[in-house]
Amino acid sequence: MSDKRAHILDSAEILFAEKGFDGTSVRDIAGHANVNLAMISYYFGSKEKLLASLIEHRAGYTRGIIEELAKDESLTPFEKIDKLIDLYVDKIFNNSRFHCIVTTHLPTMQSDEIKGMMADIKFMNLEQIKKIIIDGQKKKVFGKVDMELTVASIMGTITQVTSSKALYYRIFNIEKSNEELYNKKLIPKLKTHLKQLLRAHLSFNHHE
Amino acid sequence: MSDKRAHILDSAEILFAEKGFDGTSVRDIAGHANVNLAMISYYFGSKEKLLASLIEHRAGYTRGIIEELAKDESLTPFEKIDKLIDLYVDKIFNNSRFHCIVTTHLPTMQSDEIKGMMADIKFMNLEQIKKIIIDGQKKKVFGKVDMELTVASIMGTITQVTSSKALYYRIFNIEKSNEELYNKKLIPKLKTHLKQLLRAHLSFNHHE
DNA sequence: GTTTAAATTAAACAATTGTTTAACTTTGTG
DNA sequence: CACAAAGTTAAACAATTGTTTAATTTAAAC
Repeated sequence: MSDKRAHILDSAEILFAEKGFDGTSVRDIAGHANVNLAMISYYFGSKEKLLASLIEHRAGYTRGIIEELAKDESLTPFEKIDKLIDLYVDKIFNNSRFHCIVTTHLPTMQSDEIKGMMADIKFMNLEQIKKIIIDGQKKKVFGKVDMELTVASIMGTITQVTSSKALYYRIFNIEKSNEELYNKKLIPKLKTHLKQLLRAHLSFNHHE
Repeated sequence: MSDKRAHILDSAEILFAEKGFDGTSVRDIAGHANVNLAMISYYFGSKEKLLASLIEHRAGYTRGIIEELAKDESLTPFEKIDKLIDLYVDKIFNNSRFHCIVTTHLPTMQSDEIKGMMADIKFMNLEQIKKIIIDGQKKKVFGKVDMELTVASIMGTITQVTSSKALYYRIFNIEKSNEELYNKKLIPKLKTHLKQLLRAHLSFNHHE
């Protein structure tokens, strides 16, 4: 991929995450990427196609990792859940800008193409996690739970935390600029909480 | 409140929920409310102040109900949690448009005033639920959990479900237009799931 | 009924938007 | 070098935006 093209995508990601799709003008992106305004139409066709390109560029990023995890026979179901949580949390915090776009900005988009891409990402996530849960149930390790809503709780918890950054800065008493400390404190807490939550929830016969 | 003022607020709520703040023009709102364009500036001052008025108008709507619940001495901690979940889920599905604005459109706003109002709403929710959990812990009914993240799981699950409407229509095999059926199927499922999830998570000594 | 304030209107305003154009460099190829 | 394609540019385009103005109508008070 051309240097300039990649540069535009990077700038778009930064600005979309920060100010949203509508809140970011093509001129903003061009300015941030230090390219001429017309180059964006030239490379991507339109602002919306630029966003679609960005999604496509990023979405395939970690695809496959979870597939492997689901197949892995050397792990117990609970170990798989723990590893899944580690993977998801790390993935999301490592791609926090893109995750911010997906969770807070894409849902507001009107475009059917974008909506379709979103639905696909969510559906894929859902199916992967479902496989792990079903496997645990077959092995009589997990009890009966609502699969879809269990996945919603996992994803929802992470999304809730990442989209309420300001709130958690306040709760943990961290200065706004100190993102490193924030992550260092929050990530282990979040992982522990999710593992504990799911361990209790998925345990076979946990409600006597 | 003047008829016209209320009418504008209603229209704004509908359109903001559907198309977002940036996606809705002042002319759209005026057209939908059947009032002259200038009336919006006349009544509210600006588009952004209109949004602030809407938030203020709606936010106080159910405030107080949860306060009462927290104080109620006749309920066991788990009964309180169950009732809290019923309250929240019902409240959110009954005000789905406003909830949609709060969860998917407000987080994208740049305005500091709006951000402040959002943070206040979240903080209030957090504090109310915390009270109930702490009470249950004092009575040795609930175990030790991360309070903030437990709340994040409750709110996050609900938000995840409501913001992925299209996905759940697909999962439950419901025609897109049949919202009544969708609610009738989803709401009980969601309530049951959350109660089960929290019962397992909060139980004292659930991890042996 | 006259006067004063509130309500309402159509029109204009200035700014910004995404996109296109047409001219120009640059680059690579024969 | 010559020539064609790709890359790059400043400028213009048409459309839409939120807000304001100045004029007019309605309502209320005296």
